[in-house]
Amino acid sequence: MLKQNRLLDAAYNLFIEKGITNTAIDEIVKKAGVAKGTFYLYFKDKEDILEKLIIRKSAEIVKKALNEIKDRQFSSPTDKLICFMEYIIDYLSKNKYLFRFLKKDFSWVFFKKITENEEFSEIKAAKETFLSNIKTGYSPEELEIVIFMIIELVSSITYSSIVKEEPAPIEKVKPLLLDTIRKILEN
Amino acid sequence: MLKQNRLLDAAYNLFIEKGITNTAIDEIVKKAGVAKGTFYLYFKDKEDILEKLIIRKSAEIVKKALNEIKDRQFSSPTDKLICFMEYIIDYLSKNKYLFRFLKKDFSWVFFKKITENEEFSEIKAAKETFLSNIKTGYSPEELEIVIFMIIELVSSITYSSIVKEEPAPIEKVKPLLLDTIRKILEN
Amino acid sequence: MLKQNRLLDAAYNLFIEKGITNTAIDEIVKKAGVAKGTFYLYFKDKEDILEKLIIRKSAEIVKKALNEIKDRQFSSPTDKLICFMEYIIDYLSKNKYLFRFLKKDFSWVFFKKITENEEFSEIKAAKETFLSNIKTGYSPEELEIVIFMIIELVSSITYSSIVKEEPAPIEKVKPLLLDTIRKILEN
Amino acid sequence: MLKQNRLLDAAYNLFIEKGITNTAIDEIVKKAGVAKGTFYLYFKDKEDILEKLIIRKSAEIVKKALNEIKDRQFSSPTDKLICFMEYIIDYLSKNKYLFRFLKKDFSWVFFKKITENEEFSEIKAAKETFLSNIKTGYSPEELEIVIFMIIELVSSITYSSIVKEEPAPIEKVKPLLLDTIRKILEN
DNA sequence: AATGAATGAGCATTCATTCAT
DNA sequence: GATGAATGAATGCTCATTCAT
Repeated sequence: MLKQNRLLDAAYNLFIEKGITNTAIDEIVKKAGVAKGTFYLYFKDKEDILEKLIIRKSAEIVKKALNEIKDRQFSSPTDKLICFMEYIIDYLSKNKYLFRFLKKDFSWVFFKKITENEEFSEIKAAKETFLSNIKTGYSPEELEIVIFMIIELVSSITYSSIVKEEPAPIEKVKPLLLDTIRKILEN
Repeated sequence: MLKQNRLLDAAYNLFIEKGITNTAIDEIVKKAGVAKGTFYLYFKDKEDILEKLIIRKSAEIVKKALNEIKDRQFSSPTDKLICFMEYIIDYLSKNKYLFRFLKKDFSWVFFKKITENEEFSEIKAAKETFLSNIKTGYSPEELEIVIFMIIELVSSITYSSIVKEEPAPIEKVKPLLLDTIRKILEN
Repeated sequence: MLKQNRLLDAAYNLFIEKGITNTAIDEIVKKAGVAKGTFYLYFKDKEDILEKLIIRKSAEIVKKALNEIKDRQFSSPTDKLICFMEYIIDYLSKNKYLFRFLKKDFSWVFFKKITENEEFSEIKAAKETFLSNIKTGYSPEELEIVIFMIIELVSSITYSSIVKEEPAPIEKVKPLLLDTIRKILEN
Repeated sequence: MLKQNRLLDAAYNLFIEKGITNTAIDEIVKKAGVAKGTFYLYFKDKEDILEKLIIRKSAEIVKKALNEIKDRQFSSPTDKLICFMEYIIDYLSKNKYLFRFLKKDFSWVFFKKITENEEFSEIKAAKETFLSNIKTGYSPEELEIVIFMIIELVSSITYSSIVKEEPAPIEKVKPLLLDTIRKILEN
């Protein structure tokens, strides 16, 4: 499984460096120092390694953010969620190339994949704790949708803000974004 | 320019039908009934025709939505914007394949491209009227960002809701989405 | 040698099912439930297992046909040969996929290989009894050639008749074929 | 269409020289002096060029044989057919490598393909003249089958005789073969 | 302006075979 | 005897792009 990891690392660096489409499997295996056949031993094709990489990297970020808020005290679950989101925004700001790679896929869809994956059960547990503690006017079903909306919003705005500097640099956008999250959750 | 339009139409139908990556320029020219060289007379490459197509289709939708709200009376600019957004959501719900093609690119980024393009000056004018009439607590600069956020939010949520049915079908998501827009703008 | 048999059976089923070229050794070992290296313990390559399989299956058919005519009385050795041939034609008609696999290789060439193989000495004996009993105008040397011609003719015609239905279905071809054999041998 | 012919010639020479499986399309285009894409402009794959080559070469031989017997007088249509067959046997004896390439496919199946192909209408006409002139005890339907049998027999026996020298060299086999044809046709 | 035959770099994918365990 | 991870040469095929007509 050492070789599989070498392949994942090599693919990640190349995807970041020169884009996914411009990276040939030939280059991945060369960089990983394994034979071409070995790639196909562990991955179906480029799509496959890409998805595994996205899940892995997304999970890494989420874990870091969870770790950050774990031992701190918050006056409300909303504050906790906002802090969690802020950590992720800051992290992605500092890792522009990682974010460019994750694109808007770092969103609920992958959050969902992560929480469905047994490998990342701790994230699932954290999510459920969040949902059960937050007190809003929303029904549980509505709350799921609202949380989805928040994650998509953060992911989407942060992406264009960081990667394309649209509509403004992230420093200008972040306060408005966090303020918007608060508005959505409170009352 | 007849041939250019034949190419755009052919490309659109093929992109919708079998995806962008799976459509070869060979097929586009065959469907358009023109020679291969003719393609390169009008477009730089596949990216180029794709962008022109996205701008064209996005503008079409925006024009329809503007037309819809033109002659109606609204109690507030916020209501007007929400009605405008609702029209777009409904239109995209009915044109799932068009939306799948536009992906999340039907967003501010392209809205911006449209407003910058002389060809679509009426859209630009409409946007400016909107911005100057809406009364919120935001500064003009902040308002631009907030409108950006709303468009990204609508575009992003509607996309996953319609195309992937995540987090729920569009009927369930729409009321919450419109409600969220109101929350963001009011107060 | 259990594993060798498991490999032969697996290969046979796959060859029948999806053709020889389309069957990878990978699939054979997977179906046989043995390791890849084990294949090379018993067979040189795909060609090798194929040849062994053809000899094995061809011999099986010949044995069955010999068994069929063993205890029956015939008015002449020609009648006996014709009955032998008819049994084989009927058997192959019922086992179209087997025949498609054996192709035209179920012919003298392999009949020869079988008779040369110590493992199948009873077939060799039967062949020699045939040759010494049949009374025709041919010299022994000519008779060998004529018998070769008959086997090739039967194998070749039956093949296209059963597998491709050319020039006609086997029911129409068979009487003419047996009649032709009689013509060749008599006088 | 010059390039298409260059490809056909190159493929033929390589197929003869080193076998079909051992010839890469890369080599064919290199030998033909055209680009790789050009191959796929004219042929679907290796199978496709192979089939076209077999039909072309088979037709060539048949045409030569027809030409040979065209202006000669024969005491009976049977003699004419035997002479026709003998010409083909002799031709293939002299062109062992061509025959190895055509394998047993130089048979009725391809004779049929040729006669169905508009390009080779003269061959079709010749075949029909043959069939209508020959007088045997067979019904027209039976005669078709019998002619098929003869062609398969000649093709099959000549192949192993020439290519594998089984059951004997062609000089020994030929008289018996022609004699057999006569037996089949005469009463 | 329009054509379409020709290009060939580029790439994914397969698979028989080996060998250390 | 048995294994199966690792190999990497071999190869088929695509497709955007050009350019002489």
